[in-house]
Amino acid sequence: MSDETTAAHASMGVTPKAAYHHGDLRAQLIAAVRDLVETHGPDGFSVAEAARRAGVSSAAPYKHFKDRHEILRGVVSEAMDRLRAAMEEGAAAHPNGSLEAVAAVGLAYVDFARTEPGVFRLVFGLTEGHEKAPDLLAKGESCFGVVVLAVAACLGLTSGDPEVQRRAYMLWSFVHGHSFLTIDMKHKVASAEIDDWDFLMSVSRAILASTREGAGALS
Amino acid sequence: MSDETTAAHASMGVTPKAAYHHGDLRAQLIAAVRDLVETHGPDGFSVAEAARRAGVSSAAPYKHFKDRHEILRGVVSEAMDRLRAAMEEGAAAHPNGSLEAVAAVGLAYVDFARTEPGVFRLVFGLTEGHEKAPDLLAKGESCFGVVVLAVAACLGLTSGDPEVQRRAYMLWSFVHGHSFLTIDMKHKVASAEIDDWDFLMSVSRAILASTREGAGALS
DNA sequence: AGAGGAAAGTGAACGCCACTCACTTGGCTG
DNA sequence: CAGCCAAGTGAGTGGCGTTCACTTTCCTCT
Repeated sequence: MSDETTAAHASMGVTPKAAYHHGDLRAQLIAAVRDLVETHGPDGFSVAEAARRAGVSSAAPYKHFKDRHEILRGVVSEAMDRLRAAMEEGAAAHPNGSLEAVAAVGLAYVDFARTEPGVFRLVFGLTEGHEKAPDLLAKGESCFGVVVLAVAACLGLTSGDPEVQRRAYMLWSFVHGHSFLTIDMKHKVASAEIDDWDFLMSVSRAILASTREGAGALS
Repeated sequence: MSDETTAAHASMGVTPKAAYHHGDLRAQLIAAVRDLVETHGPDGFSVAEAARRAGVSSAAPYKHFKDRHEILRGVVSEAMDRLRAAMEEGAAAHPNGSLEAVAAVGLAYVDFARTEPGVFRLVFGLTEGHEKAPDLLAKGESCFGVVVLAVAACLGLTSGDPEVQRRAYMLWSFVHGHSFLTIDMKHKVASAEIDDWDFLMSVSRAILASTREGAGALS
């Protein structure tokens, strides 16, 4: 059952052991919680149930996490790693600087939301402990960085260019909103008829094509 | 049906004895829950606390609502009414068919998210009882209808035109995503420097201007 | 190698909460 | 006025989050 890398205790670089006592409970708990969140929704999760699934007592999780929010943050952290990897993979599948690369980053985002709606909602619905989690903030910016990189390449500008930041944020807003709307009402609305790829390509074109021609710069 | 949101008689110091028995507990509970959701986040709400604030026993709410999800649905329903009203008000403040009217609808949306982030998150994060709430679905489409109307007027087409639906959905995705991103990380990112109005105008222009020459109609 | 110590896990306990049930209360109608 | 029924009560049940005192297991130090 080899699964999650136990690179948990990264800081202070001591005791990089995998299984101290019994199996590495931390990773198992995160996996259990991810599953629970996915099947029963972000609310339908309980520390007790997660512990039960991992085969330990209901007090055991507190040896690895301060409280339930920290467990959720663990799930979110792991999910964001996967999300960023998927986005980078999407970009890499197309010529650098192409519109397709930009759209592919967005598609990876939407696909993630579609396949793991519960976790996706969790990632962006987290409100508790936001202040105590600079790593999540960093990972979020890292994800945004993938978009920025693709946009910069497409526009032929540097990543730091404010125009790049602006366009990237626009695109991110689109993709983010589309993802949420998609998983919220999966059964109806025009989004059902929409092909993601066409949609993303259209939007990317609309946003990235109107460069310089005064569409975005002046009022 | 029954939609008596009896919001009246709530001015002076509440006086628990005044509305002891036959007060409009339902509306008071919804107000209390809205407040709790706003201050303590969507999770930090409890039926018991809401009942406490309304000055009734913890069992009283169950005379008006089946379970806690139904209370939340009540809050959401009320919030969606206000959201739609704000959107319509925004559109009405500008010439019909103007780009400004479209942007104003979006601005109302973003403003709502900014002023009531907790409730906003609740509205679009609701997963339980989705099947048992056709009225919420209807209200959601009603909100979307406001966008469609403004877009149709701007493009000079009918509301039923698929191109209108498509553009409206694009705009909605953007506004929705921007709203979420705004309230999620209020302290950092480029969004902080962004003026909502300029941003919305830019996007509306980018989306509604590219009508000609197959930018979006290539499907 | 064996003592010490800390990490990892246990079970019981506390308080809060969602929800139910048998019951009172009080305004309304026939 | 009888009585009915909506509206509210209080106690009770079961679950959950969290803590605490404890045991067990394994690593390290001399």
